[in-house]
Amino acid sequence: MSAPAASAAPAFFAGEFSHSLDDKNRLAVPAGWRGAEGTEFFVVPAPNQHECLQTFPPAEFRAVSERVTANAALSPQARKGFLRQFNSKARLLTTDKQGRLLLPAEMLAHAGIEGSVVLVGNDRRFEIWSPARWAQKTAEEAAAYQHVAEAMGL
Amino acid sequence: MSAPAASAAPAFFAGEFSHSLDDKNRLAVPAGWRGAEGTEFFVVPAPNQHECLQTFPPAEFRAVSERVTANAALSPQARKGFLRQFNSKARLLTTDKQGRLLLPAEMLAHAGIEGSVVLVGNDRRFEIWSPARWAQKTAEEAAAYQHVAEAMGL
DNA sequence: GGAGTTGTGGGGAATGGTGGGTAAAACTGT
DNA sequence: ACAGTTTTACCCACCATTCCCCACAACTCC
Repeated sequence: MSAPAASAAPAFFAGEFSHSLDDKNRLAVPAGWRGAEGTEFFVVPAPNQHECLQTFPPAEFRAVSERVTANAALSPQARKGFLRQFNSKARLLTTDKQGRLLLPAEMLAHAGIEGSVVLVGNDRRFEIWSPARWAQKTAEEAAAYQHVAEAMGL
Repeated sequence: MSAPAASAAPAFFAGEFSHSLDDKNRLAVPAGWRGAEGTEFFVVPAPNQHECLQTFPPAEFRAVSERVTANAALSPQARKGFLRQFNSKARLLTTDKQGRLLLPAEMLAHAGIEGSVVLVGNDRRFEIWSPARWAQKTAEEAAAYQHVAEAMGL
């Protein structure tokens, strides 16, 4: 592709990629997911129990904060508390020149990842799953998927 | 040659084409279906059982997501689950300079495709079928087709 | 009939994921 | 402040897959 230069298009992450973690805990970001928003990503352990790692391009990470700040339906305390926790749990990771992220050990532990992972595109962010947990999550969501698909005429 | 180079209308896919898959799993998109919305397509295995592969131009793919997001009749969990599965099962495929898509092996397996396919235009998307399954589906829908046609005075 | 388009096929170059070796940087304790 | 240890990042290399290019046959439209 031509040099993405600044920002480029609003990256849209789709698809599912099975990659491996080498013994240095490096994870190759799919090539198609790199240039779009740059080489930096915010990684946050999923808030809901022990699931996955959510990964945001910087612009989208900021957008989440702003969306919370602007949400009048939430109490000021809730917003303040969320933002502090959200920011504290996040890590800004930079890819090396081969497009790989070095994932902190605590994050891998949180997501139950060991050796290999599944990268799952999800709109403006993507998620990093342990293969086993992703399989389970897919099974859990299969019914909803089927149901909504039919309702939407797919 | 697509005379109206400018983006064209919201692509409307019609017709039925029998094409073959070469030994590299490349599928030629009908020439008339290329320029309309670009050279990139989102391909998703059909949610309902094992049927076909549904193919969307990027704009239409996004439109589906937005339609689900905006559908207040669905529960938040259902929407969230659907979107994650929908995005994950999708693959963004780009045609080569000859207008062919390289179809992933898992998708071919899902659709029971081997060697040759039928491309079926369907409104703002088109579908990729195994010839056998398409014949069966056509037979299944023959009665409904006849009935509705008569009801509509065709 | 001839010219251009379209579907099909295959060879060779380039890209992407993976692995490891080595140098620079950060943290540690004395 | 210094040396030793650990951590992080850059470099090169390998192999499979993918993409580009060229070529050919069938068909359509002048």
